[in-house]
Amino acid sequence: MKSLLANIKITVDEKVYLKDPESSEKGQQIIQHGILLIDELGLEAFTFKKLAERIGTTEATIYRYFESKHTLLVYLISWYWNWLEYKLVFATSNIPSAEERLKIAIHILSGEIENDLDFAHVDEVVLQRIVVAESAKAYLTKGVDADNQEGFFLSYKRLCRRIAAIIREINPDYKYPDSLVSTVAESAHYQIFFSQHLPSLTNINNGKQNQLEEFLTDLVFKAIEKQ
Amino acid sequence: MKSLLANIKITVDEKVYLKDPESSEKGQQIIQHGILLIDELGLEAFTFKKLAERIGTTEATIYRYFESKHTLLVYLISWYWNWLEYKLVFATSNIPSAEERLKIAIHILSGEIENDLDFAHVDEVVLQRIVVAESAKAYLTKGVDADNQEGFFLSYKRLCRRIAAIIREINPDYKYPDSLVSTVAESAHYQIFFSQHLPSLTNINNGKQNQLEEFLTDLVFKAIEKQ
DNA sequence: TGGAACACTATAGTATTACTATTGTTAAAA
DNA sequence: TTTTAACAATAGTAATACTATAGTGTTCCA
Repeated sequence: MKSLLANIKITVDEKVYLKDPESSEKGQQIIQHGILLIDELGLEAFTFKKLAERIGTTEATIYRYFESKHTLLVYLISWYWNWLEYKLVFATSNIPSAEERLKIAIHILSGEIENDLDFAHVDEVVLQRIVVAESAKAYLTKGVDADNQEGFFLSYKRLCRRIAAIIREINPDYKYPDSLVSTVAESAHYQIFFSQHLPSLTNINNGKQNQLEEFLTDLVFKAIEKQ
Repeated sequence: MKSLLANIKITVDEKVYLKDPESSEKGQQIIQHGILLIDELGLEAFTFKKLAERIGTTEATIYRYFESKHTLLVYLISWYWNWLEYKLVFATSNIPSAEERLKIAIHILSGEIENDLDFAHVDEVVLQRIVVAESAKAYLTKGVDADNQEGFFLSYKRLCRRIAAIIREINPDYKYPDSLVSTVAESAHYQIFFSQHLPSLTNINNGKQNQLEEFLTDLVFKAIEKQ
């Protein structure tokens, strides 16, 4: 995506961090190398200590930005969803056909992504790998309800609501628009994961995002078709 | 489900454990209370030490059955999938209509479950909660490929393959039977989870498994319908 | 009947993790 | 100029995920 707006910034809800990582260079390093290191090591083996070493600082500094590695994860995932929403709004503005807008939404959810030059310290391709492999862990915890009350999942919910609204526009009688959207969003992740690691669970070939898009588009449009 | 076969036993592949927990009372206690404790604490807070305390033994004993808490998780999930497969095979035998068999499969995946009296030390209702909340963590790790080579996910793959075969029977031209089945299986889990914790992401009401079944059945049959 | 073999208990120890706390330095804001 | 803030440096804690080893009691079978 070409740089469309020079001064746009993806923001994440205040509650997710202790100090805004966008507000300083150290903070931006935490985000940038946090993404790379989680991708390298996986969330389990990733620690603030290792991240601190890599960016030449100490754990204490990182803890002033994020309460825990869990909230760092939540931050990164929220950033990702906000970024997708920004791409969606941009790509669907001035498009009158709801069907067309839904197709674009599914295209974006299927995850064909180039690095976005607008956000220099975020490697979106790597971030997407993290979202695919780790995002479920952000909510599959005993703390979900508390986290949800804090608003940790608002970005995801907002994006889903927006896409569900398009479905309601196309067919107001379809009974499960929200379930369908969350199914597509999650399915996109693990179909990518399965294609890479457990290929017998999918018919999508590794790297062929267009097959995934076709599978999901077909699924959605058949589901919501008026009888 | 009434006890149909007195001596049936759900077995899990040897590679998953060091010593078969079915082979001794301690082993069965590990399974029984392992399930209850993971459900209570969540996988993150669950430790072998806590489990050992609860069943009046020590960590060392548990380590003789399972290499790590990760393999215990894999064991429990494999057991669950094997149990579902057993229920599926039973419920679909002698039913000639592939459509009917597929409906039964979706019903079973949707997770309406009563405790199965055949397996006394396993509380299937609680085990299902674990599968819903924790099963993704069994494969979303840096060790997936190694685990997969060890055969840790064979139970899941076998069940999916079996259901995909029914789809192929109904419509051999449908291009994504495996993806559709894994999507339905995974979707069933987090739609239940969302209905309990993030209800705005779903239209299924907490506890209403029949809505989930309707959503998934509708989705699948429309997807595979011949044009 | 004796003696391995085995299942389990008891205890100890290790490296690492996920933090918290404290003190000191530097550089910019009031 | 004083204050404040951001960060560095160091230390410390309770818990985790193991590993190791020695000892006890029961069973098997020669």
